[in-house]
This record gives sequence, structure tokens and C-alpha cells, in this order.
Amino acid sequence: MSKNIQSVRGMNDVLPGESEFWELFEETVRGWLKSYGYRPIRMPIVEPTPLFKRAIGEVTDIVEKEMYSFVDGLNGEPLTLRPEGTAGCVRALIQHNLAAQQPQRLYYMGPMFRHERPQKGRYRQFHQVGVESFGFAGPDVDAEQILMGARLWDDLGLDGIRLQLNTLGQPAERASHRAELIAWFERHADLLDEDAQRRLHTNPLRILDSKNPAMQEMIMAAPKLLDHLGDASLAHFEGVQQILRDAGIPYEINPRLVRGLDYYNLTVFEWVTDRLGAQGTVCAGGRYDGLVEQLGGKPTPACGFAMGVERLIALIREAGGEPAVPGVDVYVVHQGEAASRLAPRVAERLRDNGIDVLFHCGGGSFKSQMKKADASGAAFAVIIGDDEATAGEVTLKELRTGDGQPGQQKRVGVDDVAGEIMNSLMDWEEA
RNA sequence: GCGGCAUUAGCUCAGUCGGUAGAGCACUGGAUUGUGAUUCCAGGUGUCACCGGUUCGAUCCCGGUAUGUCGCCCCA
Repeated sequence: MSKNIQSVRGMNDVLPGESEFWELFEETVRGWLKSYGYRPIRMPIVEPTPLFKRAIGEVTDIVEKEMYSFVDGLNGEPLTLRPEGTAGCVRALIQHNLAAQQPQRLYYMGPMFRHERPQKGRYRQFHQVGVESFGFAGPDVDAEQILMGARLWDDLGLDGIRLQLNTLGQPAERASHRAELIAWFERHADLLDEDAQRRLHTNPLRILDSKNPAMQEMIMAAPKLLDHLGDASLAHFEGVQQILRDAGIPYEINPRLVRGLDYYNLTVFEWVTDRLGAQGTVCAGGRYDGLVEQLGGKPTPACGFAMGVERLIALIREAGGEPAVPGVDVYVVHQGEAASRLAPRVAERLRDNGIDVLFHCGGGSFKSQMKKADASGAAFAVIIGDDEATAGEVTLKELRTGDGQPGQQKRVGVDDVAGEIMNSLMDWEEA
């Protein structure tokens, strides 16, 4: 076992049985995005390393210790497996000047890579659906994207996903709050635990998240960002909330809701569940008005969010959601030389008529072939022996009688099988 | 990256107070001539994750490694 090559830690195969859940999820998601007018965009999985350093922030955990970065040995170029999708999407937007004429609503789905310690709901190759809008400055698009989430959970048959909302204000407002916050923590340095000490100058907002009881009182009294927000920021936040209230979407304002990526401003939101243990965030996003310009484009307001596919699929499976059983309509059983020459033609003829056919390969007795026909989930077996072959006929047998009795069977001319089967399948759908 | 727990047949698991192992499901074949899902019969050497140590002897004790899992950190 140890001699065999295994998949890289934290990078998983999705096998039949689970992959159907992925396909169901993807179909649902595509229909949902289409209903909001978002259009697909596909970016490379590998991007120049500086893109992520500039977009995400040099001192974030992602950039400092989680990126799969390497130098292309063939030309010396520093490259990185994308740890998130927004940076690449913005890069593409700028490169192709997509927002020059019209605002854009875009989405993508695919693998992302972060070198973290794997856990349930956290993998080194994980998958996200990313949704981004460019060119809309008002709170309406923020609210639209939040409403989208609510609808998707419903489409997926999920409940118990709660919305948390916050505003980060504008960079200047945040900076003044941050300065005051650091000063506050420094005044109470004697209370700070080791974790907080470490984060004091890297990510002081995270200290507000500390669960250390000894620090709670001091944290509660710490300076509030809300007190640093100007009228415009407050109005934007209120605008988002107004639409949510009108839509009847419950939410909780969480002043400690912060982003791990530096590019966010104003609205931030997170959809969370408590059914996934430590990895409870299933979808998160917000506004990032400064990023396009920061990456060299024209100033362009932007707002987006990303969903964790593995986490959502785990929830779907836990909720008992089942994809449609992937079965074929017909299993073709055949034995004998003449029959085995006729059988492929019959199978192709059926497929010409839109019928899904599993063709038996590998020979074996009729008995063993019938077992496989049954296990395939097919509604019918088309049985071809040399008797049928010489008569230009096949035996059509029902497999799903539902009452444990052997299915009816009859001989049908080769030209009539497709018609017979289509009629029966239609009858079943009506019933 | 840190700490706890786990790792036995394809799957879900039992077991050996240290003497190299079992069940259910699944799978394959059979119960007379060309037919499934029920029933009956038959079929498993699986380096008991890997490497090393202690021991006459280790799957079972000890150490390390790998992988998973829970929590922390972080985040989708």
C-alpha cells in the first residue's frame, strides 16, 4: 500500500456515488446564476504570484504560509496555484477591459489551493463557486447578492444557514479605527494573551474574536468601528439592510465579522451553519471597491462572494438530499456469434432515438448478464440470442415490475424496439 | 502550523489479556437445456496503514512516519 502512489494530502478524488451530488449541485447552481443574469467566466488555475500578493495582502495567512507557490523551472517565472478566485477574475477584467462599456455580473467555479492542515470541510484542493459584480456602486447589488444566497439554500433544500452582516467602512475609516484599536490594546497589554500579542500588529481586528474569558471585558469596551464611519458608509450599510428587511431576510449584525483578505470594504457578509463543526462558514463575501484600481485598472466598484462547494455538498448529504439515480433505460444482453454482431447495431439504433443504453461487454452466461442488467437499474433488458438474431428480432423484457414478479417479455422486430420502449417509458412517466 | 483520538477483507465493523484473524454487506460460481431482483449451497493469504524497537514470538506493547478525524489557528 505504501508503495502505491496516493493522492496528495488534502486533495481528494470524487468517486461515483459522490460525484453525482456534485453534478446535481452544479446544475442547480448554474440554473440559479442564470436566473440572476450572471455570466460564466473561466480563468487559469495558475497565476503569477505577485497577483495574489497584491490582491490578498502580503501579511495575510493565505499569502504568508498557505500558497502553493513555485518557480517555473522552464523560464524562472514565479507562479501560484490560485488560493481564491477574485484576484484572477479582477485580473481578467482589467486585462480585457471588460467593465469599460457595461457593468459586469460574472461567476466561475473550480478548484482553489491552500496549504492548510486538512479537516472535514477544509482541504488543500477545495472548490468554490465565485460570484462577482463590477461597476455597481450602490447597496442594491450587495443586497442582490445576499438575496441570491437565500434563494440558493432554498433551491438546494437547505435550512439552518444564518446570515451574518457587517460593514468594514472605507479604508481611511478603518485605518483610524485600527490605530485607535491598537492603542487601546497596547494600553491593556497586560491583559493580552499570547495569541493576541502576536496579532496586535498583524491583524488586531481578530483579537476581537478571542474566546479568552480574561479578555472579554476589555474587548467589549474596545473602540467600535461604527463610531469611525462617515455618513456615506453608514448610509450604504443602512441601504443594504433596508432591502434585506423588505425582502424578509433575517440577519444578524456581527461587528466582529472580519475578512481574511485585505481587499474588502463596506459590506461584508457570511452565511454560516453550526452543522459542520469548526468549518461553519459556507459562503462569504462583500464589497471590494478598491481592488480593481489597486491591481492597475480603472476605479471600479465591485462586490462578490464565494461558496465552499465541499461544505455545501456535505450539508446537502446530511439533509438527505439525493441526486436522481443515474440509471440507463435499457441493458442489452447478448450471446452467440450472430447475436453479438446484431446487438451493437440494436444498441446504437436505440441511442439514435434518445434512449440510454448500457451494452453488455465481457460475455458470460445469460444468467450473469441478467444479473448485471438488474443491477444497472435499467427499466428494460433487450435480450438477443442467436434465435432472435436469425429472425431479425430481439426479446424485450421489463425489469422493474415493482411487485417482485418476473417481468413480462415479448419478441419484437429489430425495427420496432425503439418505438416499443419509448411508448412504455412515456407511459411510466405519466403514471 | 499546534494538541487529542483513530487506522483490521471492496464497504461497515468485531477480535486476539502478545502465539500471524472473523461477521454482515458486496462480489464470483452453482441449484439440468437461453433469463435478473426472493431462497439455498460454495468461494477470502487480508504484508491486521508504513518503518523501526522491546520480545522466543507483535496486528495487539513502545517510538517514528503517513493518512483520516475532533479542537485550535485560519478560512469557503
